[in-house]
Amino acid sequence: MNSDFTLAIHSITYLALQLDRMSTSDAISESAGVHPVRIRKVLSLLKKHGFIKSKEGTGGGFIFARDLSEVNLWDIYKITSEGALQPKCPDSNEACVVGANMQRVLIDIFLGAEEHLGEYLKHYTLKDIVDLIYKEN
Amino acid sequence: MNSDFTLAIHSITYLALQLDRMSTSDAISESAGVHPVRIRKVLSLLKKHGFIKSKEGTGGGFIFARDLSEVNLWDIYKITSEGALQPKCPDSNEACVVGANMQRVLIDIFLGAEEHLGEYLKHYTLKDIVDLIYKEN
DNA sequence: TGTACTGTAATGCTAATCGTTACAGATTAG
DNA sequence: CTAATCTGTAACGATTAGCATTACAGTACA
Repeated sequence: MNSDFTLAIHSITYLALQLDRMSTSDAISESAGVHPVRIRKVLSLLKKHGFIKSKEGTGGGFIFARDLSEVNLWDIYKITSEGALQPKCPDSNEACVVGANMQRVLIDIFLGAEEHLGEYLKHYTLKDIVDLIYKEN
Repeated sequence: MNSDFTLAIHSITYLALQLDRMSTSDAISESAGVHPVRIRKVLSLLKKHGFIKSKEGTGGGFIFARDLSEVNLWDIYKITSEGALQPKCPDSNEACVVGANMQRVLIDIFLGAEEHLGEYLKHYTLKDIVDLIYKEN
C-alpha cells in the first residue's frame, strides 16, 4: 500500500481543524512533511468525491465540505486505496491443480478481507480522529 | 504488501496435496510461477516455525508437518507479513498539532486493523483452502 | 565420489513510489 | 490591466522495494 491513504487522512484532519478558512497545499505539506504537489494530487481525489472544496488564486486553498461525523476512514480508503490489499499473483501453472485454482481462491479471500477491513474502518469518523489527535497518550 | 504471504499459501497448499512425499522447491516453483530460490526463502520461514520440515540431498525437499485443520491463514500471515499493513509515515511537523500526533493515532488504528484482519484470516484453515481449490467455481 | 537437494548471500534488473520542476488556468489585490 | 498567489496536472528523475538470477557452501544419498 502506498501512503496516499494516510496522507489523505492527515490532510483532511488538518482541514477539519481549520473549518473557518481555506488552507493551502503548502501549509498542509509542511504539516505532513511531504511535497505540496503530492498534497494537491491526493486532495484532488477527495475533491472529486465531494469531501472537500478548493479555490484557486490568491486567498484560495482547500476547505472541508462535510460534517465531521459523517465522513469515515472507509470512505477515504475507498477513494485512495481500494484494491490495495489484493495480491498480485504471478501467472501460475495451469497444468497444476494448485496453480490453476489458487488465484481464484486467493482473490475471493482477499476481497473478503478488504470488506472485513471496511467494517473496521467505518467505525472511525473524522470526528473520532480529531478527538484522538487531542487526546493525551 | 509483497507476495510472500500468497506465495507461502501457495507453497504450503501444494505440500498439503503431497502429504506422503517430499516436494522440491523446483516443483513448487513451477506450480507457482516464481523462481525456486524465492520458494526456498519463504519455506525456510515456515520451517523455522514448525509448519513444514525439509531435508537436503537426493530425494530431499519439503513436507507438511502439521494437521491441515490446525493451520490457518493468520498463522501464515504473521510469519510472512506481520506489520505489512502499517503505513510508513514520513516525519511530520512536530510544531503542528496534526503533524505531532497523527503518527501515533495512525499507528494505533492500523494495529487495530491488523488485529481485525487476523480475526478474519483465522477462519481459513489449510483444509478450507484445499477444499476451495477443488471446489468448482 | 558424483549427484541432487536445501540454505543463503550477493548482484542486478524492473517497477513503484515519491520529489521536483514546469507551466497553464483561476482568482484576487493593487 | 497586471502582478502575485493559488490550484491542477503533466513530465522527468531519483530512490527504493520487489524479485530473478547467479553462485556456492553444506547435507544426504547412491
